[in-house]
Amino acid sequence: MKLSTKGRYAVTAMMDIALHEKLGPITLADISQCQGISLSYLEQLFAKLRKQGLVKGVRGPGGGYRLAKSADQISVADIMQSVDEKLDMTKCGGRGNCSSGEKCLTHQLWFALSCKLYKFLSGIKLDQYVNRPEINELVKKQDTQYGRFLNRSNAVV
Amino acid sequence: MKLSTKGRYAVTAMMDIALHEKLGPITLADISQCQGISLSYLEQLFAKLRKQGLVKGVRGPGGGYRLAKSADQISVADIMQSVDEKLDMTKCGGRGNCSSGEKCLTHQLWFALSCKLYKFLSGIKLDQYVNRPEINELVKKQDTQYGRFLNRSNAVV
DNA sequence: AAATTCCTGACTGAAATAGTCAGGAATTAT
DNA sequence: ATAATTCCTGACTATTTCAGTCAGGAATTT
Repeated sequence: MKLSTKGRYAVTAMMDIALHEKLGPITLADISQCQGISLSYLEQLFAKLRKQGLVKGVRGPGGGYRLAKSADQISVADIMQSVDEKLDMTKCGGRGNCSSGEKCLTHQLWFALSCKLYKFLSGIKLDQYVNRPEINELVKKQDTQYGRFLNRSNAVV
Repeated sequence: MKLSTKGRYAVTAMMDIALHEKLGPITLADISQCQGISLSYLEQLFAKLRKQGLVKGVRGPGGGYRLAKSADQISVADIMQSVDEKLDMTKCGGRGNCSSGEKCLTHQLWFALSCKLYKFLSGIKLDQYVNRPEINELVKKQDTQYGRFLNRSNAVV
């Protein structure tokens, strides 16, 4: 597998959107500032998320990104796979020809691990975090800290 | 986290040693040829495994590497951590200060995942594979294919 | 003494990660 | 209409990691 910061960035950004969805589209500039991720890098990641049908872009002032499906239908595994974090850890991609046509010594090990990981990550949907009180407190803090959504009718601050 | 081929190489090599331990020290040249890993790269990996006290090197003709502990005391997690595959996936290293002193939005997610992964990988010890019939068949095939251990008193072929 | 094997360190190429930059396209607000 | 905002695209750069190479030295056995 490849679990780098890339996948974490993507998941964090998606969670940020899910947590603010009721406020309308969220701009990448906003996420960039608030989560400390480079704007251009976010744009690259969101190009992939868009292609996978996880988000929809809305252009123009007041635009931004919103989820393309409801938050209970987007799993962490979906997000990570969209940005190229392959969850399969076997050398052969599950084909079982890793060592000159045969399964290699550790094939079963990685195969089992991949399955467990996938099961775990695909079981976690975005909506599981939206309504947790401790998460919401964190979000509020971040929002006020960065003066987020001040120009909106339903501003937080 | 970072689960690349590096960790897989290390685990595969260690498993190779564990499976042949009764034959005495196993040379890296042997593992290199049989598992298709560059010799020099193996030497780098084994330098780390040695430092972590997982293997012992034996110099001179007839030398090689052997396990420093018994196979039931070496877990896959031990091996992967030795070669720098950090299993912790949180941004902050578990400290909880990932987002300007606070836990970031996804802290709990990565923390939970890291725990699951660690639990899974540290539960798998090398000896679990030594006596599996399907593994032993594979090992035999590999050994004959590469003419391994032909010059030993207890040769396989 | 010679052969074998570990052991060390420095170096290199390729890929992935992360970020930068410049500019265009769609939309909204003035 | 014009300006502002935001997505969107592609090319480019820097850094790090992965993986491998190379050269040579140290310990041990034959």
